[in-house]
Amino acid sequence: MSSIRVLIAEDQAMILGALAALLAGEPDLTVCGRAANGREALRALTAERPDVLITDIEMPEMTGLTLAAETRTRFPATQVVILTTFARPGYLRRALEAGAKGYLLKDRPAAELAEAVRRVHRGERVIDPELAAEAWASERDPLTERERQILWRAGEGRSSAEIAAEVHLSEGTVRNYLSEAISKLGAANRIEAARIARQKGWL
Amino acid sequence: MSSIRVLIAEDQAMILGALAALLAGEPDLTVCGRAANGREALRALTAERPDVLITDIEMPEMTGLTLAAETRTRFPATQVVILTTFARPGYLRRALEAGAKGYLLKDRPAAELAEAVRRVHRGERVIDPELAAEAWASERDPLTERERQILWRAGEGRSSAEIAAEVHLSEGTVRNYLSEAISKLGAANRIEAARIARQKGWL
DNA sequence: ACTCGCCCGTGACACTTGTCATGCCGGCGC
DNA sequence: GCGCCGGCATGACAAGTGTCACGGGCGAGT
Repeated sequence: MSSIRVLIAEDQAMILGALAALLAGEPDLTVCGRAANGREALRALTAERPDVLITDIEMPEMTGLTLAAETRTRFPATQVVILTTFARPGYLRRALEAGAKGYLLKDRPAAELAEAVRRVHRGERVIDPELAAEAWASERDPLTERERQILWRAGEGRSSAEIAAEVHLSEGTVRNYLSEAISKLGAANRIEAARIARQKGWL
Repeated sequence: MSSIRVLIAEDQAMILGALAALLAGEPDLTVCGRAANGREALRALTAERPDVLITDIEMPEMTGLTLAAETRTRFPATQVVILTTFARPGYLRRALEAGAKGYLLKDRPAAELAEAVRRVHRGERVIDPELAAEAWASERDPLTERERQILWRAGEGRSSAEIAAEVHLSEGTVRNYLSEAISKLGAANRIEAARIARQKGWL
């Protein structure tokens, strides 16, 4: 009986090593590669053709979400498990749309990781239970592309005038979009709006 | 020859388990306890009296920095290593003031963790080299306690009037403090000021 | 005793921000 | 073709924000 071959992508080297050590303790799993970002992961996928890819979301070079989408089209035999800190419905939705089969939070017990790998390898889906419930109850991203673009800049501390110059719009229009975003999100001002959008994974 | 006894405090269960697995691979180290927050860590310290405590900074109940300070006074035989994501000079400074002997970033290679544990156990100091250099060049926290308190709330999206009510000050005074903080940090507005302060580890 | 720093407050002013009404254009569905 | 929606824009007003000048009190250090 051959073991399940796993590739891990995670930008924090120490966590990457620790996760590898964790899975090394499982007799039916083999860590066949490690990657520090999305680009490295693609190279390793080509070379190793692993059964399962475990990836973080927020990484430099290429996020785990785009990596998941790439993997589905170019390496359909490899199942993807997202492993992240963020319990954001927006992230979960995007992960599933990108073809990920698993979505696991870093605050779950360590034993669940190996179990999740086995289950997606058997063709099952593994979604963090709490998050799954919340995602169903939670509304989807109400922001337009423009609103997102402008709200993001506002969240960085830029003024309406600065944003207007950056995106080639009039200052009044920028304030319009912000006003729209604020009311859609039920916030009191641009700061709170940015905070809410970030927290839901819409920014 | 007896092995070094290590206690790990980290709020993300999976990372906690993975770090334990990582250190379990070292023959001269023994993981004698695990804690999901500062309070649990104190209980484990009392029960186990480990040689070395590895702790994250941002944890619920009690941060790693206050945990480090408590450890120095109540369990002086235990050396503390801070293990965190954040390369913030302010955090490093506070960690050293709290008596920590090591400050390691989660993006260092996994092998450095065990090595750091051995070195602090021998009485050496272990500071992330890049961060040490940066910390020396970087100025220290210019904010007063009041300014920090108010700037933090402003960063959450609260208005001056709301903050005034929360901290029992007049609205004008709140705007005064914010104005002070903004100018100290060289920011253009409260949002940017909060961002800068957060990034430097002053909030 | 005196100064200095932090704390607390006021009032006034200029500027930024949030809202609303209103309008124009282009694409999409029916 | 018509309505609707998203994007783009303007002007005007109210509310919120940032700055400045000024005042008072308290505790620590010289």
